Amino acid sequence: MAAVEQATGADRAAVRTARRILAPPSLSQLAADAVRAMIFTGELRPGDRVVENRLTQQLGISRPPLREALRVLEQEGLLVQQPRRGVIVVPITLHDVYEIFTLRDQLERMAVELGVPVRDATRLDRCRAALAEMAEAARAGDAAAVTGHGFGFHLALVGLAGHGRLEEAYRSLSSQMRLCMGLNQRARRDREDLLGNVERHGALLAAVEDGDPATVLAALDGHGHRTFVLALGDTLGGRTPAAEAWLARLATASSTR
Amino acid sequence: MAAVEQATGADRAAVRTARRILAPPSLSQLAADAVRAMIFTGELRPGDRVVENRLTQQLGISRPPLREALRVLEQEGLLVQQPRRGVIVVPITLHDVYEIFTLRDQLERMAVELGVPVRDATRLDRCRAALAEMAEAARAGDAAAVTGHGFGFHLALVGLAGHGRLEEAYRSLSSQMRLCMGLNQRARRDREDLLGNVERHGALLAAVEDGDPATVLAALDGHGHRTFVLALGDTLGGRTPAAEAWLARLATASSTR
DNA sequence: GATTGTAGGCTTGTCTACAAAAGACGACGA
DNA sequence: TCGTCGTCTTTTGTAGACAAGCCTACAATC
Repeated sequence: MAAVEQATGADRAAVRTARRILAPPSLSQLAADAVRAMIFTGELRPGDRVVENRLTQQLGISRPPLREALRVLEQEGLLVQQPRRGVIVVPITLHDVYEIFTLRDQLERMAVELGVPVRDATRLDRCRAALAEMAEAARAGDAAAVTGHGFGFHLALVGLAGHGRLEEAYRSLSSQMRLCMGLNQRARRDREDLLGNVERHGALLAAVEDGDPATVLAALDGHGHRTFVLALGDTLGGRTPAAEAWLARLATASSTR
Repeated sequence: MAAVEQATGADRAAVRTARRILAPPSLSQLAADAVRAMIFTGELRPGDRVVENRLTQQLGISRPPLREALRVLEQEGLLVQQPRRGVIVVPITLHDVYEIFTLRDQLERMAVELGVPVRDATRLDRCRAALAEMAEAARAGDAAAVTGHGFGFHLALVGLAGHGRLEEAYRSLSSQMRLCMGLNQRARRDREDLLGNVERHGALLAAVEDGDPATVLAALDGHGHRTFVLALGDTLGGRTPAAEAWLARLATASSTR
């Protein structure tokens, strides 16, 4: 029995994927995906209460699988539980934004350093596929899809490192970041920049294919969401000294873009 | 309602702590802690099946809260679920060890860079408390407690950064690391070194109080678990190129300790 | 008029029970 | 003796129901 488990990390990832293909989606998984989507689309906003009964009849499932899904999302950092009072979508403070962006950045850098002279060429396919989907969505004018596939592209980029736990942590932070992006209404700004957005990601991929980590890191540095954060910065509470300092550094460095 | 949530990250952490004090641990929490402990003590070993029915009657709870606990532990990286086949304790491969140790190291370095000229002096108390408990356990000759509080010390060290998400990710990796340490039986080696172990951590704390990040990082570098990993390295499957390379680098650098 | 006590509704936490699917074991046939 | 098929057990996935706790609104009293 245990012999089956003597697989490499890559194999296990494959198994996990295979599992999802041929073994259909437990209701918990489905529910988790559904609630996650509701958070991303802004149907559920930070601070909103998530009432179990309402969701069960909304999703057509019973409470146990829903509760399991909520636990998963809680671990993912999208929900917080207040004992006996229910769960709410995480309220985002400036300090939270600081945490999310700094850690995500660090993980991305680590991934690039680990994975950029790409060993396994097949891994690049994932990046290319994500980029292609981005481009298609941009042509269709679907801004939500563009940002969604944009996150997928970055995730694929991190996946180049072949480091499952790194990727998982990155995925979690990306989720929280998407939650943040629902906060400001100036998604319009991104919409008019759809093609430029795709182009920037394409340049990133080219740098990766080129094989020089430094180039990729430089591209990532100018790739950040400075404008987004700066626009958001003033509207949030929870202004920690560390977060303020980070914001200030970001503001002074924003001249490059 | 939302006004209550306009709290800083620090405040939210405080609320979370307060919550635990006056709000009785849910059965899920208790179950998660219990199963985690079973994994740490080696009662459950990597690859072991975790049967729900057995655990429910063992813990005296019903399945729903147990299942929620299992989901949490799954997110934590201690369990994996095989749909329709049950959950097992994660089988550890060499690649997994590589992932765990490299990512943990990276997070720890980030924490030191962020937090080492310590801003909030009260945060040091947590480190000092953990160290004191370590020392006490060492005097009592309780090896398990020493390693346990050792992990607590490192966690407190990471906590100096005031970066909740960083700390959470680190905690998760520490859990997986403790799982790994159940793999080799030469815990004896550590036992005879109990006091030396405490002393090393004390030196680390001194470096932190000194306020120079570079010193702390240097201390951490020599603080690793090289001998542990090297002893473990040969016995594991899942030998990825990346993992092999990492192991080789570790072996050549191990002359310092 | 303000404050405190109380009752009601609502939400969560937990349990028991049922159904379906996968794996294991044994028997039968080649 | 080996392979295959069928049944049987085990285990998970899911549903519904019950009990306990919290919040809110109303009323009575100071």
